Amino acid sequence: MAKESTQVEILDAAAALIAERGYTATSVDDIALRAGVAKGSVYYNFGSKADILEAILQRGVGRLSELMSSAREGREGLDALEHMAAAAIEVIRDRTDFAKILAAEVFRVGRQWEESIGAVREAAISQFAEVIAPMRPDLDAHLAGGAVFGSVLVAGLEWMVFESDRPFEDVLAVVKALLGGLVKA
Amino acid sequence: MAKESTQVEILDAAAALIAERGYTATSVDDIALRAGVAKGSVYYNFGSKADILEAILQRGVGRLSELMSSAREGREGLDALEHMAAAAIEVIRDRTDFAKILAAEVFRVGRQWEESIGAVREAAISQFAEVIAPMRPDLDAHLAGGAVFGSVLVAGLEWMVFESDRPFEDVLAVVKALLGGLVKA
DNA sequence: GTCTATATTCAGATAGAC
DNA sequence: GTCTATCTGAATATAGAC
Repeated sequence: MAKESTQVEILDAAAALIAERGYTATSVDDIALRAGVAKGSVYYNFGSKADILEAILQRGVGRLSELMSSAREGREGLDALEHMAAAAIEVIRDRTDFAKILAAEVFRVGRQWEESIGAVREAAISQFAEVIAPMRPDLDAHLAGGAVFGSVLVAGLEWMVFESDRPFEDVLAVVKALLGGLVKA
Repeated sequence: MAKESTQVEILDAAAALIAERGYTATSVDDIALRAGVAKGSVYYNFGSKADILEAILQRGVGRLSELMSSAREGREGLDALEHMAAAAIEVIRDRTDFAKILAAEVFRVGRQWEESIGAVREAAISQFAEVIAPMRPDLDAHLAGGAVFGSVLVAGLEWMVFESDRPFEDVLAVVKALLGGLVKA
């Protein structure tokens, strides 16, 4: 019940198209065409178009959680934040389609895949918030986590979409500069 | 050739729906229903559904440019950045629908309204970049502008969508803390 | 300037051959 | 497990009465 390579083919094609045009504007016909399979095969492997997006989201959140967690391990304060940010930027670089979909969907509520999107938010923002909380008890940790995640996400996508010739280090330097502002004077 | 109140009605309804569901998932029937007019009236006032989105974008960019420019006027360095960020957060608060649409569309290329979206990017990121450039010649100004804009946008939307009970000052405090990182040690 | 009714295209999903 | 063919509902846009 499922050939893995076909599923990956479909997932990659769908991620690319949804990132570019959005979920509703992407048809299952388009996905099948790009994946090089027939529409029937798409529905053999996934129950519905929404299921495909859920799978894309879950694949992405797995990778993001994994890399951010291990970047954080054994560190705290600014050092932890810098390594977590670097890990997040790597995910944006390697899974740009996922990052674009995330940016497009995080602030929409009431959609079918709200839970999956919430899991990504949780994986990213909350992890930042947990590190920031003891550093800056004067700030709302969730808002601060959101601001940090936002700077990473937008800088990372700005880089990949409009300035991809710049090196990774340039993006990291920018984010590190902002993170430095969280260290108490 | 056009009754202004009807146009505003349609624009507001469309902005709310597109912010929540996305452009393609929002039908002209939905827009007409929410605006309290018939579909024919929508097409009398706007040439197409895409034209409606363009109008929403242009209304938003006008407001954003205006407030950010006047916030910047006569200031420079950190002081300018803080006032510009505050102005941007105000726009996100007062035009949350517009901000959500912006977040969803900025990193998509090749769509019909790419130009209008580009204008918003320009209005926000470039203005930040111009102030940052002389402060931090060691950083890529555009990436830094993007990171600052991203932190403002995501923190602002995080606030409006998930923590709207917090006061404006809490969001501003978070952004100001990050901006402080741009001041050379 | 606003309405109802309709033409036409296209989407998601299923059935069943191979 | 993958294909083609097809059902069915819905979407954009237009025509034309009021």
